[in-house]
Amino acid sequence: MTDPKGRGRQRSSESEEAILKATLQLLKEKSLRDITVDAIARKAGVGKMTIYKWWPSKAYVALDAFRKKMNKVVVMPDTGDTERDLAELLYSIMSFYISPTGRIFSQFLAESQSDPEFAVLFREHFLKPRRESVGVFLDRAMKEGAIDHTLNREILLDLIFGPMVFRLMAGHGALNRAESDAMISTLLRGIRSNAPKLKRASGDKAAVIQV
Amino acid sequence: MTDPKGRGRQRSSESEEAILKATLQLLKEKSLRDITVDAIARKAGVGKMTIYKWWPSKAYVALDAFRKKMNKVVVMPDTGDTERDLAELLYSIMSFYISPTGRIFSQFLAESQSDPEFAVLFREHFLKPRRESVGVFLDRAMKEGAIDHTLNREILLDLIFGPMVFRLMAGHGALNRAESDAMISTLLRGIRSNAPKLKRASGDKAAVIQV
DNA sequence: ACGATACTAGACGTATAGTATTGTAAAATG
DNA sequence: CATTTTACAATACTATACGTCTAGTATCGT
Repeated sequence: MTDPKGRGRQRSSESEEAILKATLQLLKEKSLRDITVDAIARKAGVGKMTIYKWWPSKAYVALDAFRKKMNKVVVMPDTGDTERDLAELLYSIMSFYISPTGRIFSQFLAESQSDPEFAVLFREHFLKPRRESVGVFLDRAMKEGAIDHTLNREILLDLIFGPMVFRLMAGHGALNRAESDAMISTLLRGIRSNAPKLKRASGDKAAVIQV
Repeated sequence: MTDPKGRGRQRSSESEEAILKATLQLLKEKSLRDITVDAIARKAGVGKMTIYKWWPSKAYVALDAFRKKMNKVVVMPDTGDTERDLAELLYSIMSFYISPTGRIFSQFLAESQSDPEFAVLFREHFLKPRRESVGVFLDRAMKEGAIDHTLNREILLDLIFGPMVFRLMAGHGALNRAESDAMISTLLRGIRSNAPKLKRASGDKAAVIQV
């Protein structure tokens, strides 16, 4: 926020780090909604005002803490085998997102539903850069002919990661190596059958579903 | 909750309906987090205790109201053309989920992140039945040979709906007819290219992404 | 009539968010 | 070194929402 150097006392990096560290610790025990700014301040040994001075709400603090924690970079798999690389990528990301720290990802998406400004920040400063990184891989795969080059990059990204996000949010399915492999395998080959299509029995009645 | 018929005064269906109606109206203006139980009670002209007597929290009220609203059933498309049917299905569902009322869906997923009991209810009583309905369609398509019968049904469901859910929650991509068509089309044919694979240039360095 | 239950209305205690105040510590400026 | 400016911790404070409790009333079965 304040860039070069003001005239008075400098921002305390000790306090900043203590706040981010305390936030991460608290988020391992409780959800973002269930932790309080007071608790963060107490645990960090700082005044509550210091938190509100630099962040608009605890969600922003958590996002900063989360991003800082993710200096644990993961090298994009590169065996040359696109299927293996994608499956490995998806699995490593899903492993992180179901870990005690990585779980916060889901809560950022939750927070985005009621805080539009946070949603923009999360999308632009967290999601976009990561999607861009994977996009580079996809571009190369399309250029090399491993992936159909006529396809839309954004659609590809969402087909790859959407199923995982859905399961993260709704909790209706497992997230492990077998599932990530199945997702990527199915996605690569397509769900359409190569077998000749059977004739539709005329007596079947349409199913009715509730949207 | 209370079973056949107690001995005292019966539950007031007028109050119940007023509560659900007021909740839906409020949810058109604000997010689930931003509406209050007091506001629901005031707008419905009921006592707050009546709400807490029958529902554990406003999220449960909203879910009941949401389900009741969804008597607007949608017939599962059945042209016999699996691709068209799936695209039509996905589009009709996404149209609803981005509508003023349907938007609540995202907020149920958000609420699930901090209320495990609600998450179970939402998953079992809302998500499961709907997935089952689509599952019936998929089963038939697999049986008829339109969809690869070796595939896993749950994976299929998540590949179809996951991308939409991701965009609903993160808001990073459009949700319209063109997008739903592209998702289904890509999913049916697979993302793998049929073109011969190019040789990997040996000098390329692996991209580094942050998980 | 009587007991049981649901109802509205609103007071109440608790918790949390976010703001305001006070006195102090550190840094730049002169 | 003195002054000014800003950050800081600590804490009081306001506003709001949740969820409970109480009082008095209405409606049902027996």
